[in-house]
Amino acid sequence: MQEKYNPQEIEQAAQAHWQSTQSFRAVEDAAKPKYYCLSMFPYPSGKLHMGHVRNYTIGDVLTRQHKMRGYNVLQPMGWDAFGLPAENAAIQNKVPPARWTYDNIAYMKKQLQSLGFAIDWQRELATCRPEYYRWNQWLFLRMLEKGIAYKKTQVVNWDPVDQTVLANEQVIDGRGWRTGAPIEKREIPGYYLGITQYAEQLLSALDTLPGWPERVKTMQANWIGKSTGVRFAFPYELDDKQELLWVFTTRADTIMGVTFCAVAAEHPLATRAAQGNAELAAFIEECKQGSIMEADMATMEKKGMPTGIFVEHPLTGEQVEVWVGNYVLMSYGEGAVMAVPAHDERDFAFARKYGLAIRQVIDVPGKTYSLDAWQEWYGDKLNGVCVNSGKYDGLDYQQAVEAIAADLKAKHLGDTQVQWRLRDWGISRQRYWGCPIPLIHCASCGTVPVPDEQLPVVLPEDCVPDGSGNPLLKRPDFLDCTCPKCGKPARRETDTMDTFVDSSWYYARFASAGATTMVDGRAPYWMPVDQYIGGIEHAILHLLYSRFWTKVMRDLGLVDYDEPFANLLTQGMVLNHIFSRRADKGGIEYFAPEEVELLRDEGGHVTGATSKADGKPVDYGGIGTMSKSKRNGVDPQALIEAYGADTARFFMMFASPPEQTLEWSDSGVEGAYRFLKRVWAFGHALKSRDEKGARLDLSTGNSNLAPFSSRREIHLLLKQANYDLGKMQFNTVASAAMKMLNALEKSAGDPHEREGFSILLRLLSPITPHICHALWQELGFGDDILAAPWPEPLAEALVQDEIELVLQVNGKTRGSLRVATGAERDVIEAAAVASEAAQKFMEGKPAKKVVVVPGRLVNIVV
RNA sequence: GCCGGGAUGGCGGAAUCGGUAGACGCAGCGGAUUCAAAAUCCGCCGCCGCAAGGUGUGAGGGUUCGAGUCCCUCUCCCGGCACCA
Repeated sequence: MQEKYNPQEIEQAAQAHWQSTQSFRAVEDAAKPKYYCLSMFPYPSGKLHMGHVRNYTIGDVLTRQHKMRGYNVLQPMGWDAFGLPAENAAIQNKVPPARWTYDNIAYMKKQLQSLGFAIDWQRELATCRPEYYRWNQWLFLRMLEKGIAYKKTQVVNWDPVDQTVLANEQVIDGRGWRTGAPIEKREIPGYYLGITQYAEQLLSALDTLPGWPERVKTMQANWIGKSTGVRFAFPYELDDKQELLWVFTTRADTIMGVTFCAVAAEHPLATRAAQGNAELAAFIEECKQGSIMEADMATMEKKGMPTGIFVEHPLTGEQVEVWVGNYVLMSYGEGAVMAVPAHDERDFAFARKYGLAIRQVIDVPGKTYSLDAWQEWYGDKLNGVCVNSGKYDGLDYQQAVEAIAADLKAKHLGDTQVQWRLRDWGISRQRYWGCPIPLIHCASCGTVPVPDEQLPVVLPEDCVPDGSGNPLLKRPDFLDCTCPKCGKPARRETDTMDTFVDSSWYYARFASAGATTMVDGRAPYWMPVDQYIGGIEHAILHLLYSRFWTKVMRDLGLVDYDEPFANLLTQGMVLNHIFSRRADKGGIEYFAPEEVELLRDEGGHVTGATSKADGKPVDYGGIGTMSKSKRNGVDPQALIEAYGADTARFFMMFASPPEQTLEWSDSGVEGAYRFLKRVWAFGHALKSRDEKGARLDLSTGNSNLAPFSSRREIHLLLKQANYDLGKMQFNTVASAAMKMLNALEKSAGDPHEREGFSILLRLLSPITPHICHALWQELGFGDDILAAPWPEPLAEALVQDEIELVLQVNGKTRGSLRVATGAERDVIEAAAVASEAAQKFMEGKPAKKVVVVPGRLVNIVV
C-alpha cells in the first residue's frame, strides 16, 4: 500500500474494476426491489459544468447507497442533443450542428466517466438520433388522430433583416442579437399540443406526489392557474349586425362598476375598429412591435386608445366604450376584459391616466374610498359588500357572483366558467436542429400525416445554418416527397419540434433501451422513476410537459402509470462571483474570477476588485449562476486533473445542502482534498498497526496512547448521518464523516478502530467511491465495498449511564447538569435548583416553576 | 409586474418537534517541524469587555418559561414567466 494518497492511480484502478465487473449494468430482476435513480440529462454544450457535477454526484450518492442497501438500481445517462446552441456554434464555426453535437457528446462522456458515476452506459441515448426521435414523430401522429395535436397561429419574434424567427433569448432590448434590427411580432401557423385538455388532471394529480417538494407543486398549481369566474358578453351592433363581446372575469361582483372594456391589439374588434382610423391602426401596429414575453408585458407602461365602438352593459344597458389596451393578452381568456377601475389596480391606473370614470361598487365597513391613490382594500374580495349596485347592494363576494351569474344566464349572456391560465403547448420551431414534424403538404390533399411505415422522417445531418432561416428550405432532397394520399409531388414540413418534446419521455426510453417500439415490457419494471434530480429552473415547464406526455402515453395504453417521477429533488444552482467593466464600445466586458484581485476592508468584506492585467478597477457584480457569457464558470476538468474526482465530488456534497444554491470556493476544494489525504493516511497507519498487532487493550487501564474510546461517538455520528441521508442532506453526512475521522485520529489504537474505520469507509463510499474502494481492499475488509452491507448503528455501542442537561435560569443558559440516564423528573428538578450555578443566578428567590425537557434541559423560572 | 424560494461569524454552512446558536470546513492569527518553503501537526478564533458579564441568526414588532425555528409588517438577493435548456 502506498503511503501517499494518489487519486489518479486509485481512481483509474477503481474505474477499471467497475468496468470489468460490469458493476452498474442494470438487469431487470423481479426478486429484488428496484430503484430507478435519474438525473436530468445534459445538453451537450461542449464540456461539463459544475451544475452537472453537482447534479450527477447527488444522483450517484443515492444510487450507490441504494445498491449497498440491496436494491436493484438503474442509473442511466443520455443527451438532450437537439437545440439552439448547436446552430449558434454552426453559425460561428461553420461546422454542422450534428458533428459539433456528436463531438461534444464524446468529450463529455469521457468527463462523466472520469468522475466515476455508477451509470449503466449500455442504455445511453441521444435525442438527435433517428431511433429516438422517430417515437416523438410517432406519438405526435397519435396525438393528431386524437385531436390532442392541432394547428393554429402562433406569435413569434421576427427579425426583419435576417428574415428569421428568433428565440426569446436572441432578442436583446427589443432587437435581434445578430442584426440589431427592431424585432416585430409576427403571426405564423404552428402546431399545438392540447395540454389544457389535461389541466384538471395535471392539477389534481399533484396531490398524489408526496415525494415532490411543496414549492414545486405550488409553482405548478399556480402555473396551471385554475380560476372559477364568469364568462359573459357585452352586446353591440356593428355593420348592422348584432355581435357579442365576450369577456371573462373572476370579479363578477364588481360588474356594476364597469366603465369601459379593453381588448388586445390582436382582437378582431380592434382590427375592425382600425379600418378607417389611421391613428388607432398605428397604435395597434405599435402594440404588435413589442415583446412577446410575459415579463415584459407585465412591466411595460400600460397604454391604450379608444376604438370609438360602444358596447352595451349586459345588466344596465349602459353604453360602454371599448379600448385597445397593450396589457390585454390575446392568449388568455377571451382576449378582452371588462374594466372596473375602482376595484382592479391595473384598470385604476389606466383610468387615471386617460381620465376615465371610476365608480366604487364595493365597500369595506370602516374604510374610506378615495380616487387619489390605489388602496390595497379596493381589490379585497373577502371583506367587501356591494354598494351602488342596485339590487345587488349588500351582497358579499360569493352571493353577488352567484346572483349576477344567474341574471346573466337568464339573459343568455353568460354563465359561470372555469378558466385556466395554462395555455396549449406550441411545439413548432422554425429551426433546423430539431426533430422534424412528420407532415407533408400536398397541393390537392392539404396537410397529410406521414404514414407510420415511413417513419422516421430523418433530418439530414450535414446542414450548416447561417442564421437566416431554416437551411432545410434549401434542401430539395429533404423537401421533395410524394403525397401519401394521392401520390403527386408534395413538400415536407420543415418546422421541427420544441426540444422539450425530446425530454418529455426519455426516462421511459431508458427503461426500455433499444426497444423496437416506443417502450417495451421492461418499462413497467423500472417505471416510475424513484428519484428524479435536476435544477430548480425546470420546476415548471420540463416537469409539467413530462407529466402531460406521460398521461397521453397512458391514455394510448403505452404505459400503466399516471406520473413519471415518484420523488423529486430540485438542486440549487452553482454560483460564482461576477466581475465586469463597461467596455469602450458600450458593451460589457466580463472578467473571470482568476483574472481579478479582490480588495477587502479591515473586516474582510469584499469592497471591490482590480484587473490583474491592467491594475484598474473592475465592477463587482455580486454572485450569480455560472455561465459562459459572464465568464464566471469553473471548469470541472481542471479540478479533476488537479485533485481527482473524489475531491470534486466531496466538495460538491459538503459545500451546501442539495436544494440550496452552492457558492464556488477554491479553498473549500483544497479543504476537501486535505480531508481525503487524512483518510488515506489514517488507512495507511491503521494497516501498519494491524500488521504489527499494535492494538491497545483498554480493559487493562494503561491506555495512555488512547485516552478515550471513539466507539460511541462513531455510532452516534452514524445514527445522525443515516437520518440525514434520509433527508438527502449530504453536506452533514460529509461533516459526519469528517467528525468520524477526527474521533478515530484522537483515539488511534482503540480496539474498535477497525470497526469505526469500516463504518467511515462505507458511509463515505457513495460520495467518494474511489478512495473508499481502494482502502476497503487494502485493509482487507472485502473485495468490493459496493457489496458490503450498509452500516447501521449498534444499540450496545450507544448506551451511556449519565447524560448532561442544559441548565437555564429564566431561559438563559447558566451551566449544565449531569444526571443518571432515565432519572426521575423530581430528582432532576431538585438537583437543578440545588446546583451552584442555579443558586448564583436565582439570587435567593424561590423557583416559581421548573421546566424539564427530558434528555435536553432544565429551566428554572424565578 | 406576477408566481416560488432565500437571508445565521471574515466566508460556505450546522442546529431533527420551539430547548446550550455558530457543529464541520474555509480564511485568519500564534506555535511546532524545516537550512528554507511547500506539505503536515498543535492551539486560538461571533461582537463589546481586563474580567464578571453583556450582546448576537437581514430590519421592526408580537406569542412563549424559552424563538434562527411560530405569527404580522418591511428590505434585499436568487429561480421561473411559455422559442435557452
